[in-house]
Amino acid sequence: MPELPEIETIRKSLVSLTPRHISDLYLSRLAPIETTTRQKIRQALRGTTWNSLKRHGKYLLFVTTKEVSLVLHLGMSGRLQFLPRPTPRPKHTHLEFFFDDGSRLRFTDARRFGTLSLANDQAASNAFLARLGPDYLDSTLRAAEYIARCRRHPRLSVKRTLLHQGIAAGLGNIYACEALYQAGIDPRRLINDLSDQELTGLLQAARDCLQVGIAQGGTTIRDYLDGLGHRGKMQKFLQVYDREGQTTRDGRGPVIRIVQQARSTWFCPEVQR
DNA sequence: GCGATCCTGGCC
DNA sequence: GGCCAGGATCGC
Repeated sequence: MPELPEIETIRKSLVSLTPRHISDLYLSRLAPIETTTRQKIRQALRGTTWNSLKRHGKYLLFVTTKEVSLVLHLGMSGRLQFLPRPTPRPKHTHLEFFFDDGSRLRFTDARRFGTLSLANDQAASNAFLARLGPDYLDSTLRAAEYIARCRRHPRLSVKRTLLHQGIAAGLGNIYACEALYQAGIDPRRLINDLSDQELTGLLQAARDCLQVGIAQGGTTIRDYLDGLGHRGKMQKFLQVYDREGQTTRDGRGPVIRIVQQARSTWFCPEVQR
């Protein structure tokens, strides 16, 4: 469920809790561990100090006193919650850090689309991170490079391009729809058919949408909460997402829903060409 | 490059 | 009961 603004909001809500010593941890049998073992994750984390929290695209990196970091992806239904005091462990809890002072950090994920993995200092050491393109909010990503990365996939629809984390990382369904609306681009068009100017505008629109999303603390439509349990407010500002049969929020035209790659795309044909 | 698929839960 | 969900991968 969470996209870059939600992950960044979670990161910000939790990073001020560091450093914290992880005296022990709980790892469920069904924890979505990929490319490593439960044993190695346990080994990497138990008895270390959690020093900081970083983000790349939709991935969170728990940096500890050891060389290895925990790399967490929340998938569709993942949630990370800080608990000042222990509470009964809900269904679908996959990971819990037990801190010295009795507080805990809990990762739950009903659908198990999330992943837990490990990385050392070189991002290339982690298969997930190695596949990612530059983060959409990385200021060193210039329009020319973004355009070049997009143009490696000339026959891909622009919607799918935005969701392709290997081209650039962080956009999901909500912010992809919103960026296309803001850029005035029909989601069905192919990269081949877009001008450099349109791609530059699209990058700018995507960045704008993501920044507003962060400023609003993310989008809470169903169940997203930050690390301290706060809801986001971005749902009040979405122009097209989940508005089938209504007008855009700014009233410029009707919103329709189509299906691309088995996922909904909402857009306004009067604004998006 | 497209569509199916992993999984659970909530809503109609 | 069927459909849908803030994601990403893996066959064809």
